[in-house]
Amino acid sequence: MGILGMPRSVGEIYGLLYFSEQPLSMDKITARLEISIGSASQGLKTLKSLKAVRSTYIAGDRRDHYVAETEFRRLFATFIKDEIMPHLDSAKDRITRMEESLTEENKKDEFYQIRLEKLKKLTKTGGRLLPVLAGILKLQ
Amino acid sequence: MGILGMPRSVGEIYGLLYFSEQPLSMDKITARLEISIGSASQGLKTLKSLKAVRSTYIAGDRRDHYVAETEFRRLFATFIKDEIMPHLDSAKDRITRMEESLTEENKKDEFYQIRLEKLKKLTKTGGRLLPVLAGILKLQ
DNA sequence: TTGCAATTTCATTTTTATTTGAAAACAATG
DNA sequence: CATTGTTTTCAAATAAAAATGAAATTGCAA
Repeated sequence: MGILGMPRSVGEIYGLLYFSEQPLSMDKITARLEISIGSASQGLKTLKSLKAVRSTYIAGDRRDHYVAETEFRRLFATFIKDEIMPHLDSAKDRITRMEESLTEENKKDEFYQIRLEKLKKLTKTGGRLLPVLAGILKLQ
Repeated sequence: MGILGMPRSVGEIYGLLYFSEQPLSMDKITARLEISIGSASQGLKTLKSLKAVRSTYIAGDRRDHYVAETEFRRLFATFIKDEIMPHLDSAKDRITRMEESLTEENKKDEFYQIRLEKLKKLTKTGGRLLPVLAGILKLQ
């Protein structure tokens, strides 16, 4: 989780669920990890949005019970799609705005053109490479 | 830099150098970005270790002058090698230690074996995939 | 070598991110 | 449909990360 820039508690919740044979209710999670219900709720929200965790229904129990999604590959794929691709898109916007704001002086200077070109190439490569990577990860 | 988990100031220094036609001394950098010399020194240290920046000598000037390395691909490759691969290695160690600490009870239970197996597979895939990725980035 | 400008280091301060806890919202059940 | 157990939200507290500034170190040039 550290690599993905997530708080420690999120990693701990996932780790606990990953190695739990039974689905766990929130109070089991807070008790075992000694964290507040607020943290647990937030952490589970994050994990649900990453599709790293899902909740199951257990008959005769009013509480939600959580289970870890064990296909990491899918998890990383979701992460690339939801967290990295948007960055790339906003980078493209920013590059466009930079080009627009070049003064006449700058435009004459090849240097800025070359540097901007390099940036554009990077976003293009990223836009091609990341979905491929996400695809490789998704397939088994 | 955000994606790489680096502080904003590091990104700002790199950005400034990336779009600077001349090598810049540290006082130029601190003046332009309005940051302390401490921050600039630390940020440059980080960037140098990532091979994102190098210093040049300018005759008759005692100060170091810094230039951005513009091959992002190489930069990402260095990042994968220096920042991500070590994580993978320590993950492998931790998995080994988990296996060793399984009780006899746990060992009988297929569940833990399967989960550990999945983790091992992940580190294996990561260990194969990341160098390939770094390689693709490094070329051109 | 010495003196001094340049740089690094690091304890302290500031800023940002995370966690807490309690109130509000929600939802299942009698 | 009211009660009550559960979950969410969010302001305040706490913890973690980054920036500062000054002292220590470095290394060039006289």
